[in-house]
Amino acid sequence: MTKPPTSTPDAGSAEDFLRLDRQLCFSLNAASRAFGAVYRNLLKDLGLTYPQYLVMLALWEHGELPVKRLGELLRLDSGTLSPLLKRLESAGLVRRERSVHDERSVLIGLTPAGTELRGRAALVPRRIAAATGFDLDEAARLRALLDRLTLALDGAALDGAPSPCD
Amino acid sequence: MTKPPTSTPDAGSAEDFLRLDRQLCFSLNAASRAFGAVYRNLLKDLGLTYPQYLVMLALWEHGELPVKRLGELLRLDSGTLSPLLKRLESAGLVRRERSVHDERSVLIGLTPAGTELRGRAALVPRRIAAATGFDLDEAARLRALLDRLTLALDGAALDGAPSPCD
DNA sequence: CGCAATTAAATTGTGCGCAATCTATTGGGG
DNA sequence: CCCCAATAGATTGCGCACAATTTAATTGCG
Repeated sequence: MTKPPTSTPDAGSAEDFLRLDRQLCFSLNAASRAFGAVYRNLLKDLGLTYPQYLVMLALWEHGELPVKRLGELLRLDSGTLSPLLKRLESAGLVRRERSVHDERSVLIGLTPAGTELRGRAALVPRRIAAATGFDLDEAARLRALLDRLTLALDGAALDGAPSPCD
Repeated sequence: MTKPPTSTPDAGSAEDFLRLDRQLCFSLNAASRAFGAVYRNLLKDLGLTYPQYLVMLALWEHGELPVKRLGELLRLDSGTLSPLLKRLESAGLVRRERSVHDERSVLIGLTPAGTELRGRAALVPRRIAAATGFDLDEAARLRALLDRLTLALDGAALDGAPSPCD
């Protein structure tokens, strides 16, 4: 009744696909936000948000990094990073200085307080792992699926409209 | 070599866990945002954002709904829904009216334009499915994993700090 | 060298997500 | 009947994500 029968043979389950509980992206978003809530709880003692925590992770792992590289690692652009880094700077955790070799580039480094914070953050991953209820294997498999999905979606996002098959 | 087997039972892979590329949440966020980009492309013709599209899906499926119920279906609170619905209203897609039986409640209904939009949205799920590169089985399995994860995380979010095992 | 194209960040504007607060209606108990 | 707790939405404030624009430094090409 609500579905005028399109003649295309594979159009059958349009109704089905439109159902919220059938949609991958919805489950993905829900999981992402549930994760956010758990991280928010764990990170509020450190005074960090989750994206800020990611920046700190990158700096703890790699040391001083230009904003550009940080953006590549975290998939974030300057529109997101600039104000975020400014907040981390005014929290006393990072230092921002123009690169000597390329004055366009801004290098982000850790302050002593930022370096020290690593110790207090050491417990976070374990608690997160516990909260997921997944063992390492399951988590790895899920990550692999998600990374494959991201790759496919990134590829699909490049072509705006061109769908030769329609 | 990145993971020396330390003898302490819980200190072992702290380094490992802190690595960005080991973190489930990071992959999850990346996938979620990659999805967002694809939806943005597909939905811009309809003049919808992804959350707005979710609201429309819910309305197409269930008809008129109170804001409260909409929030339960989409896991969104009034702080998010109120302005979003106002934008949908000013776009002429939904109607907002106080419930007769309970004047606290606001019922969201479709306008003719909102109802009509369903036809133009019918192609979206199929294109999304194509963009993921997943077949129905894989997508269902991934959804199941994600839903289980969300459930576990929701449970963990309830207890703020109490971790008796640490 | 000098000037155009490129690149790195920052800025602006919009919308989502969430916490905290506020307002108005409802319903229950003294 | 009146007051108070509970409930539904709306509002405010902050931070993130992203598009589009701007500024400044660098590179490259004639």
